[in-house]
Amino acid sequence: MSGTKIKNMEDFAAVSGISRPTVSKYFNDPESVRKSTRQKIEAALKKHNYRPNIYAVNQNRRMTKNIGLVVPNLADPFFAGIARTIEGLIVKAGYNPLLFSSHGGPEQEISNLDSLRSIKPAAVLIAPIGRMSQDDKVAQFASEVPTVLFDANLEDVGIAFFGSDNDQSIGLIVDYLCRSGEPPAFFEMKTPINPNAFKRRNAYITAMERLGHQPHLIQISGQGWNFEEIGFREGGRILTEQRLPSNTILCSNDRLAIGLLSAAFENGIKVGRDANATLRIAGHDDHPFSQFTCPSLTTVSQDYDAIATRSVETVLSLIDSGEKQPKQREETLFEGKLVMRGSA
Amino acid sequence: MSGTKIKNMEDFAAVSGISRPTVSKYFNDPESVRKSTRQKIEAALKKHNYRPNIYAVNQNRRMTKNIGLVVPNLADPFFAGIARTIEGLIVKAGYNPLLFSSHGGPEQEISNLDSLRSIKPAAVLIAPIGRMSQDDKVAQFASEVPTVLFDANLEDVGIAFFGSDNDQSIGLIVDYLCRSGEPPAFFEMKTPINPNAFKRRNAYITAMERLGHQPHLIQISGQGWNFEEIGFREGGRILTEQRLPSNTILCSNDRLAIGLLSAAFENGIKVGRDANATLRIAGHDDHPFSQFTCPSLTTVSQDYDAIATRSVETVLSLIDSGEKQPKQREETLFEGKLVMRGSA
DNA sequence: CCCAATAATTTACGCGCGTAAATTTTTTGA
DNA sequence: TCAAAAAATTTACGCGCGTAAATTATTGGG
Repeated sequence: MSGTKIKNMEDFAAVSGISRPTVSKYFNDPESVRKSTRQKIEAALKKHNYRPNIYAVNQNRRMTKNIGLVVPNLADPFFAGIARTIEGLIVKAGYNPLLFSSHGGPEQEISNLDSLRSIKPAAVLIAPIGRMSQDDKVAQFASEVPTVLFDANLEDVGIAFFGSDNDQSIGLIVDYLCRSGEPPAFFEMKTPINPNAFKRRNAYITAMERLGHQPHLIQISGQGWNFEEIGFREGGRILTEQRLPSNTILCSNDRLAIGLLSAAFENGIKVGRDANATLRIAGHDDHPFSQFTCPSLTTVSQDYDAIATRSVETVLSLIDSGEKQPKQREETLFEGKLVMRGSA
Repeated sequence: MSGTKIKNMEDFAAVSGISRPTVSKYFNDPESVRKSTRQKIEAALKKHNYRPNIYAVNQNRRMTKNIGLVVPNLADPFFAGIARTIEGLIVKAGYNPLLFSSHGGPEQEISNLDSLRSIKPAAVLIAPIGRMSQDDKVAQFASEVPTVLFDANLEDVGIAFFGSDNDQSIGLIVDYLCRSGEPPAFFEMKTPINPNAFKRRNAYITAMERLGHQPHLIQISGQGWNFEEIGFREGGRILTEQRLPSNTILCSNDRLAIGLLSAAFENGIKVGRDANATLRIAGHDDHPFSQFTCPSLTTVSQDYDAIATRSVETVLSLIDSGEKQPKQREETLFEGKLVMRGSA
């Protein structure tokens, strides 16, 4: 910080002894100017710590360096985790991530898209809320801004979708559960928010039939995103009613399983795979807290590193290509891995 | 969407039959124009869905409508929750919240402040990371931009601090635990990240001495933000070593308690307050997951609604006042409430 | 050493809007 | 009805930067 105040690029160009257009070029890409020029600018940068006004920059650039990221609910550690991974990848690529959470509400999701629109991002990554989502508005948005979907798919929306292969992952854990004990019943919400829930339900039925077992759906009521609460409340009910079709329960996701485990504990039901346990519970997702439940939760992990990486790569390559839409929409599902713990 | 394309405010003013400066005035404050004018503009707005370019707006306004929000770690549902509450309040006040997570890293925290600087926010709310924080840089930032601290205090930094009264809340639960059973030992990390941890340690010692009991600190090693993991690993160790100074353990925070509960379960130790239990465990914070642990966790809730509300109010009133600094720095601590559950 | 290639400079315009001053129109109240 | 107050309009400038075209300076290779 020297004496003279640097108010804008003009001033900064003056003190660095370089013309303003060249300085502008430098900030767009430091490698695009001659080494001696770069050094002069960087020397001045150390003395005056000037930074271009991002509002002026973004107003004039053909395209901003912003990439939007919308997740259904940041209060869910699963999405918090994947958001963090994606943010890191975006930063590493020299872009500026803008994070939005829809807090479980479709209105908020649309409102987030409106915010994003006004930010004029180079691209957007969205994990749509799902069933409640106003799909047409999301589709409309995706037709205006290069958009990649992840976690939950909307047919033909966006330039690509990356998610988990529910058929494979559910098949995996159904196989395991059948192999190691009674075939599981499927514990899920009657009217799930997330479209993956429907896929998992069907995957469960298919897997059971493939193995020659009768599928049993335990469909509980409940609204909103408090899955643990719902799993606890409704789980407690079905456990005390004593009419379980099986001593093994596969939950549609880990958060329901966490609630159910808690309900089992409250009711004095021993869960696990050892001899004195009377119930086995398994989940799906490998939620960050699943390893600390009592007992720890057997589940299937989603490859969200792959989902994050491929989503960002896809978006970046599209930006680089300069095109608005790729030749073809890509849809890639990643496989889950069995995570064997104490509960089943 | 009529035929003519609206590219800017000029175009929009034309189709709405109002002059551009008046339209500009409308967008700054719809109430500041005559009713008939407002109706004309809003009619045009419905047909053409124009929105001012935020980059141009922010470049020209004396002050942006942005309010920054920096939390230590969004992967922690506690911070995710308070962030959501604060975001809501900011939106309701007509400002635009920008959310940043430091992901537990002080470098990221500083980098977030740099991002915020370039966004030129009207004000910023920060929950500093704490011990590892580069306090001088945070202080420097707070001297440039109106800043309110919450959750963790840094002496004399920012215009105000809102947090929890650890003396009161720890006193509350120590009282309860002593009243209902053996006086607790205090389970904490040897080198905590969060400054609140130090306050809670001291509050514990004070409370124990006040009641005429000998304080016992169980200080475990471990780095980073995986508190559950650390609590589980180190908790397992102390539980198997069988040298607990008390059958009651008060944890510095719920996340450690969740790990410890899990370790107790793994080791077949019954936790709770009923006759056949051999260990009592309590936490602090009322973490979203604490009601689903086995048994559910007795803890102290922080009044984070109050923290969020007062933080935002303070920031808004400073903005309205037009001043950069208030007469005096405010420091308000809110009381916690005992949340009695199964574990103690 | 000179010429071609490369890079920097000069000059100029435009982005979309906030905002101020002077002027004209509309509203208000007695 | 009429003057004063309030609101809208016209005109004009500036914000800080990207970017393009024409020009000048620098570099590197033979």
